[in-house]
Amino acid sequence: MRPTVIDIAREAGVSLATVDRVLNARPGVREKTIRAVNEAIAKLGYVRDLTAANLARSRTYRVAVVLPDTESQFIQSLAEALTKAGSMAATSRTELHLHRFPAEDPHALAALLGSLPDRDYVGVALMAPETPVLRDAVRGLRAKGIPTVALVSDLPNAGCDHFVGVDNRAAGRTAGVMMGRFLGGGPGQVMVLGQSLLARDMIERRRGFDEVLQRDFPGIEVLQSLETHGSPVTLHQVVAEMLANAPQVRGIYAMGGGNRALTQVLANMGLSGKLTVICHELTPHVRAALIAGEITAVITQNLGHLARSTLRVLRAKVDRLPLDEGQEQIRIEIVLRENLPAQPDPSAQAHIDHTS
Amino acid sequence: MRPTVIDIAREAGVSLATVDRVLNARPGVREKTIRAVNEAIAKLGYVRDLTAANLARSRTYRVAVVLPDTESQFIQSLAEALTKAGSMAATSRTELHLHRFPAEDPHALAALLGSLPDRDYVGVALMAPETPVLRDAVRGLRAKGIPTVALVSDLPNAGCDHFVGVDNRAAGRTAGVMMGRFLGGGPGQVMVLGQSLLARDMIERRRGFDEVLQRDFPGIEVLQSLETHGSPVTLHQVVAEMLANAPQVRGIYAMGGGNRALTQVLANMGLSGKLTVICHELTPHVRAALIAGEITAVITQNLGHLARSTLRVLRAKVDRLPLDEGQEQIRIEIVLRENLPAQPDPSAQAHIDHTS
DNA sequence: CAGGAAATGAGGTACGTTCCTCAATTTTTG
DNA sequence: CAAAAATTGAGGAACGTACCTCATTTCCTG
Repeated sequence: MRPTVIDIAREAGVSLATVDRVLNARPGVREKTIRAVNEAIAKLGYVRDLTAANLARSRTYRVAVVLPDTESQFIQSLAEALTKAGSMAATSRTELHLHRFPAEDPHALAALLGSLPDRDYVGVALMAPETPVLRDAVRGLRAKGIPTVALVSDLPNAGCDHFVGVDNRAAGRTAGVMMGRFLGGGPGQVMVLGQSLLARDMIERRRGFDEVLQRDFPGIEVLQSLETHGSPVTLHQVVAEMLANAPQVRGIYAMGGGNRALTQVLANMGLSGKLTVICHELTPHVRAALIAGEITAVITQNLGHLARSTLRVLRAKVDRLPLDEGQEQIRIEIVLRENLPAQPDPSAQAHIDHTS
Repeated sequence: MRPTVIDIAREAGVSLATVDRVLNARPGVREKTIRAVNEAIAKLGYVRDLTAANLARSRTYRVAVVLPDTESQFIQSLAEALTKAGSMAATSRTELHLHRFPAEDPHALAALLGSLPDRDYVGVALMAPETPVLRDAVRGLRAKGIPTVALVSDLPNAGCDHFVGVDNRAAGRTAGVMMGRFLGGGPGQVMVLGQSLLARDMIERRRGFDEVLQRDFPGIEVLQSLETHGSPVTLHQVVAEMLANAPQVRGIYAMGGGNRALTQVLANMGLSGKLTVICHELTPHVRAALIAGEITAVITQNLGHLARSTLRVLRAKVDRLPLDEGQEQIRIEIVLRENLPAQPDPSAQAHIDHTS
């Protein structure tokens, strides 16, 4: 049996009320007494039963997740993963609310963030490009004691409590080795595509990618990045043009977005499956393209894990508990057709048995 | 506010006691009343507060994990991951106890399993090769209402409640594509090494590996598997011999175990980093070898995740709750130096000795 | 329709906390 | 040293559930 507050009170020679005062940092206890109680806690190895505590408090972890209103498949998959994690977490007194902001409007975002404290949120997760206004807004949240974590895209200078996501430079390096090795070290050229929404992430990926290819695969020439600005039309144009002019292209690295348009151009040009195509994020379309052999490899992060980690981290921060770093580390996953995780059947109804 | 039993009682027009009888499947309630209560539950969307229920029951999930007493780094890492997961789960009323059995003695294993019900375990996780005695023992556990899950190595005919681990055939296929692509499709020969402890897993991996190479990489010749019987000496011998006789060998697929001995032979022969070496399981030694460039790629499963999943699944089975399939799916991870996850726990770093 | 059985209700205690009030004690201060 | 202030104790209600007992009501059976 784990020790309870009663055991501590007895061990420390104080009353239950005093133990409670110490445990919950309530005022009006002498230094000496506090020490005595803490010693008893240490000696007995007491750990507060969080579930009982939360029951007594009738606490709920009301968490806001703030995403850009971009319509990309990635954002949509992410939103779905979060919603699902939120509903599963309802049993652990967690409430997740999704908020969207206009992607190009940092001030609207700041206003949204500013309004959150008044809505009783106890934690905020945020995916957004870093701007000065945003930094201030995050500082504001944290000043009010609301833990704030960056999601997917890091905010290194905003002073967040945590970053839930991957190191994009390492992700780029990973794409780099995969490309280099899959091309047998060369010779050949590689096209790099990217849009600019989350600019810093793209830059990081590109840096990692180049780093590895330059160092380890000198036989491969990496062409200049092509900006697609999220437009399928632009993508069609630039890719078709470049492929026509550079017959040496053996690989394409799609750093972010536009995967649907890309597979389509390739299909149009009769190149499906003939090039080594590496992209990011295992969206439904990418999954299908991987199975069809139109995409060779995907560098991705597990969105379900990402979503659950977000909630766990925020709860831990709210409770000022330490994280399990190993568990919260988001991995850079390499997915080929052969290790593609089975799509868990969405029609599998969660039958909940009340009768046990 | 989530509805409580009180709300259900009111809605169904019955007393609290009756609601309780229905919820906990106690006898002495008319069919009609049961239906009324269940309708109220459905209507209000009631979900029992498991934390409050467990508090009231003072339930603890007492779980036994049964592993072979093999001294391999993999088993040891697994045991550590489980122990850690167990201690972290103490806050969720979960107690994990590790039991080892003599690897070659199925009867000792069966005896051990037979003794578990009397020790108040509510769930069992088991890693063992499948034998008829084992199947009976598992049936015995399940007949006593103790959920039993297979760990790492599946027991397809034992009727377990769940399998926590990866599809080894798919893992072999993954190793296969990686090897095939990394060798640029050939020409060349590939050596395959394996010991036989968990024979079926090795066979599955080998099948998957061959499948892919035969189908997609006809230019690569896969040599016959070399059995090392877990002996470093044997491994040294056979590998040295084969490498001497087959100068075309460009890749080595180590299906399981002996990674330490392997990297050492390669170092002795001056071949470190010159071959494409793919192995399984990211043990401390493999991690170091990956960083040093002695191993090219690792096909692995996240042991921390595996351990946590085991506990979650067993708890869910005990409570007859549905699983979150997506969360419990163990992924086949491909790890290169570039996407190697940072070692989060420095105190868990094992001493790596190349000279032994 | 009486008698017995079955079903239901009423109410309590417990789980390990939080949070509150009020009284009793100790310490500090003027 | 007395009064004021600070500290500590004692106790209770609540959170949502489980599980128990005993009384009451309803149902079935002969």
